[in-house]
Amino acid sequence: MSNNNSQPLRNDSLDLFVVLSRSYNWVTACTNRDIRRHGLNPTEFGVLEVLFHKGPQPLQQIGEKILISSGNITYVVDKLEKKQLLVRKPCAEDRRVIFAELTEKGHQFLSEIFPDHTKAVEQAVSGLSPEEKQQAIALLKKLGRAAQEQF
Amino acid sequence: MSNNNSQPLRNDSLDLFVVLSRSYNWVTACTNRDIRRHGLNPTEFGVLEVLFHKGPQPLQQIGEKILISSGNITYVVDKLEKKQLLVRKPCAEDRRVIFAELTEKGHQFLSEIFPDHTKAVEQAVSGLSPEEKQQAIALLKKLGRAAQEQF
DNA sequence: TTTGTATATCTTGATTTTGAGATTATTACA
DNA sequence: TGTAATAATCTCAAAATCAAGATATACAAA
Repeated sequence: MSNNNSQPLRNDSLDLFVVLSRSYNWVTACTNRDIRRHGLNPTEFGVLEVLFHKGPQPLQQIGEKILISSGNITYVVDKLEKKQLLVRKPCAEDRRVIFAELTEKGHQFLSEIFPDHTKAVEQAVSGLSPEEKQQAIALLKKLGRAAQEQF
Repeated sequence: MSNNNSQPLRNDSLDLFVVLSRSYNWVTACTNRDIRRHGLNPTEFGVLEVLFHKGPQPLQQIGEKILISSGNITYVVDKLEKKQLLVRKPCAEDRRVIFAELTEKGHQFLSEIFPDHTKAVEQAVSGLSPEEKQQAIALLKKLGRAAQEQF
């Protein structure tokens, strides 16, 4: 028998799931607090960050990258456009597609807040040494890839 | 110089953060799909799961465990009470406190769906071997604990 | 060309979540 | 005792999110 002792029955997978959730929640709690300090919510920041690092993107691809619904993308991009941090640009080749592109103001804003955000992330994950970070990255990549294939 | 080559400047911490987010999102996408199959949303399931494993709990402590606001706890517990999966029980010693407790129906329901949920979690994290799971658990515990202290 | 299928965005209504403040109860202490 | 500070729950309005369907476009096949 593999479990004829008095210990509650342990399950690696459930343990991992719980620890992953807790860890993610606390780490994002730290980074989200930083994001809100700058007057954005995490979704808004996610959209801007994609544009900042990847350049202008079709709305749909932004949604795929940060995992939000198409309705939500429209809503969030509307808000960011009102704040004049980005503009919509219809695509000439495919008129179904609309790109979002940072405005000058948007680009400057992200340039200003991104160093702070980087620091917040570094603080949030400062519990691991550089070697441990590399190990964690490798394991989480493998874990995430498999889960995605499951889905 | 630590970065005088042509590679884009890499940052372990940002990488780890991105990989953690992706991994968590895909894993929970798998488990949430299972939860919705049973007619619950993830928050409702979270509440029931706490009660199932820890027994009757004050509303506030449930909220702390699954990280939702007090307003949301009231809302979700209302819904679960309407579904007759739990009942509110005022605390005799401290009349500010209200316990939530699974009904017979609620307990039976969880007993039925929990094996499925366990399988869904196992599937979701099946990308790692048992040894890798143990490594990941240790690293994520350390990471999460430090982030929580940051907060 | 036409027809059908697929794709991208937007609209709408419903659901979920939050945050601030109200209410009620407890506790500490002047 | 009375009073202030703290705590737990609830209320309410606003914000955020999603799901389904509408609209417009693209593309392939007949």
